[in-house]
Amino acid sequence: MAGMSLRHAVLGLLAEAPGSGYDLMRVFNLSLANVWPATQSQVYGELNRLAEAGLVEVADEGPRGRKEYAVTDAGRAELRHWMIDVEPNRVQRSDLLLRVFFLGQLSRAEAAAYLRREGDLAAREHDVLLKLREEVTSEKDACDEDGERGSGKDGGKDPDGLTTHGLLALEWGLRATRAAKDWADWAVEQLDAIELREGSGGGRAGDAGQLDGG
Amino acid sequence: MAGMSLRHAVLGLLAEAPGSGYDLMRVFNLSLANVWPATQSQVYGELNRLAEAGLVEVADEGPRGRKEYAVTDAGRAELRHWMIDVEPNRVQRSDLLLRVFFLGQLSRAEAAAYLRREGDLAAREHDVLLKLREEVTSEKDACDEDGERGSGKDGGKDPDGLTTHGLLALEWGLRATRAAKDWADWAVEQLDAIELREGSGGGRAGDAGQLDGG
DNA sequence: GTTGACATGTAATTGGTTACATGATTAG
DNA sequence: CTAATCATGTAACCAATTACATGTCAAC
Repeated sequence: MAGMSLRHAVLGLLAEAPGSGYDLMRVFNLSLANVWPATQSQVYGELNRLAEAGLVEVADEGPRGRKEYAVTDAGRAELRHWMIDVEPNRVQRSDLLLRVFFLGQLSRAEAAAYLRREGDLAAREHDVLLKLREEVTSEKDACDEDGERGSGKDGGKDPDGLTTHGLLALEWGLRATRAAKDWADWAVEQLDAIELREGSGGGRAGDAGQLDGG
Repeated sequence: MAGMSLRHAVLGLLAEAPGSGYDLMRVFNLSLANVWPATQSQVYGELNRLAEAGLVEVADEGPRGRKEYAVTDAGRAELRHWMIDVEPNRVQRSDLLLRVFFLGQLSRAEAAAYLRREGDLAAREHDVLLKLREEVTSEKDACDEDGERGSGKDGGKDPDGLTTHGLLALEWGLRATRAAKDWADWAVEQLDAIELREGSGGGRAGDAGQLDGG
């Protein structure tokens, strides 16, 4: 019963602003894409389950069968409970680090190539996030100057609270990708040290003499 | 069809050294606990599926129905393929960061408490990993001085290749937890800045006068 | 002879992904 | 009238978690 975070993601988004499943999907595909991705079928299913549990309700109906959901008091209580009382999940699976464990199965050159590739990927991801931050902050500044604060037509598209605190999450992404890049560089250096310690008699990892190739 | 990393975790471990499901479980619960945790039922199931697919085989049978598995050539090929050609999964779900997105639903004091708690947790995790590294490196040094290199009775418990490259993964853990702590400290400071920008008229985040109660 | 470690499995449930299926409304 | 967007759902499958179930062997 621990977890169920999709449920709380939906609850949290609706707590910021009421919306339809379709509205939520936009947020899941943009703001939350790197934090808690979700598919369409998941979201619609969860909305129905939440409604059944009384944590959200259909506040309005629109064209094309649109159902606009809003959190109930019970929903708000559940959200608070989850945020304050529930231990965040500390388990993180990483197939990237899993490969690192088995680097001994590759030649030293292949292992180094793997780590360099990961470093590059992290660096590129870092750049993407930097650009994202620029976009988001410039949009937000424009909004702030309009005096739009959580009301008006754009309220659903760019709810103030979400981008504001979303920026904290984005900063985490920036720091994590930076750390990943630094780590990868460091790890490549370490390979040499391992090579030396284990000697060329150490087996498979020392076999390949060519250091720079593919 | 992307993913299936449990399969490759098992394959990778058997590539380092043959072993039974029971042997593998020890590794999953220790070395791999923070990288790719797996349950007993998963591992035994996967071993059967791997055997059926011809990627591993029962190399030996022992007392109590023990089946010692070893990778086949096909298995080794599949492992290499996964390590070199398959894109690591970049999607990471984080209910921790998900909560950060919704911090606007809490009072400023509650939000700060949440971030401080996360910072503390990261710091404690960092310490745990530091101690783990000490243990592992001292054990490994002892092993090295014994001249035990991947053979003998302890070979299965502490396969050289695993701890060697496992240390790279451990270092990633150290850097990640350090970064998490730094980020949390930074984020707490940011809350004040947000408070100022949004003013006390900004809504819910400033509403709650009672900062400690339910 | 009983306890604890060794050893392997099944079943039920949950959460997530992919693919499929359908239809209403609006803008050009 | 036609294409894009809006809008909601179902079904099949896969991966992971939890709980249950069973039995052997060694040491004391």
